[in-house]
Amino acid sequence: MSLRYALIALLTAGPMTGYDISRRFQSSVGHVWHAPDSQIYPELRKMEAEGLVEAQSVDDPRGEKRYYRPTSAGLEVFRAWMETPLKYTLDRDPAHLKAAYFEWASPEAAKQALRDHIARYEDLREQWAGQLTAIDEGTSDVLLARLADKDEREQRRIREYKRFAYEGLVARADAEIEWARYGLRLIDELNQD
Amino acid sequence: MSLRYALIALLTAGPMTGYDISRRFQSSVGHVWHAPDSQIYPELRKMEAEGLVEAQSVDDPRGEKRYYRPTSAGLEVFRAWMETPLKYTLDRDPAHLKAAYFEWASPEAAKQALRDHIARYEDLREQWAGQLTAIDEGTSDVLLARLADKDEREQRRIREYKRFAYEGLVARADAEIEWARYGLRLIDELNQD
DNA sequence: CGGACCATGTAAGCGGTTACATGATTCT
DNA sequence: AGAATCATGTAACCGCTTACATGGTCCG
Repeated sequence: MSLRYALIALLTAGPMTGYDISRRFQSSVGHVWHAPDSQIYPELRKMEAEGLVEAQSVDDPRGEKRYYRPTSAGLEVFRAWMETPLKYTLDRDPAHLKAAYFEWASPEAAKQALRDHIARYEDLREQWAGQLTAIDEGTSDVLLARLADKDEREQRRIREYKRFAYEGLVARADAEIEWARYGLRLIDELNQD
Repeated sequence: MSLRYALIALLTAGPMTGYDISRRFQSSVGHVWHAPDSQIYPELRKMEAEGLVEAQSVDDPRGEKRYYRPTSAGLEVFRAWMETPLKYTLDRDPAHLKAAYFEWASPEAAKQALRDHIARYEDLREQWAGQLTAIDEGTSDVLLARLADKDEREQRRIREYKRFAYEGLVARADAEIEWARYGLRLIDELNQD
């Protein structure tokens, strides 16, 4: 149920179409939250019906564009969500599940799984670190829109919280990579003659 | 779709009832994979219908017990899964999403969110570390059943892979705790007058 | 002129959650 | 006597994935 909060969070930076959101869910914010078009458009419609966002239709040659913005009711539920404790879901981790049973795989398959793990987190690490530099260098248009009309102290708060979130993700990526590298050495050690 | 593989993985240690599995999904293996009763029983039935597991009914005073064991076909699909690359799903991380937008929360709510994060991962860390000591001290009956009839080298492989998986999880917990502790300091710093 | 991009969706299905249902046995 | 444990499920719902559908515009 966090999708709608992710949507409002994004929309607090300024009005956007479903398409804009979709693209951002594949890049910037997408590295914290992702959803496909097929989920975004209906959810925005539902939120509109519930009065959490309002849309302004603009006639565009390529079709009707609907710019969404959060309503005050929408901002209210977002703030309420921010004040509410998260409920953490239980663990379900295919990569670690597999690793726990590597004795059932060939050493080569086990190593390949870890190499994939490394490749995956190196990729994510790069994207998350990219967000950090975008924050520092002010090359993110969403962030710039968000910082406009804020005083210096509030700007700093916003920037530091974003940094904080992405730093955590970078650290996680580093930990996953280190773990998988250790695993590669372990597999070699356990399977040498 | 990993549930069935988690089930077969568990059953490779020896025959078990749905209830046995359910309990283990709340303790030992449950720290890598979890599922509720309402998912386990139907899934076992489905797998039985597909010939991946077979059940032996035992008449018990408290009701009929059904002991499941993997069939050779079941072991085959499990091995095939072990050899197949995982498809990683895209990111959806409520805790980091929230952290990225902490400027919308009161400093106290933000701090509480991080304290909850710490409490959650301290709890998990304890359970994962507990699995490590159970592996080292041989106090896990599932693991002991798994090690029976294996030669020394294979026993070592099994034990080391389990250690490896849980070590990764403990490291992850440490990273999450450290991140959240840093966040607590950051919030204080950003909100002092 | 064809392919990438802009723009908005529908439909089927699945994995997972939450709540409910039932009944016996062992423990305190 | 009541609570916890053993034991096996059903039913409704929901968030998400995958695949499909449509049509216009910009760029090389």
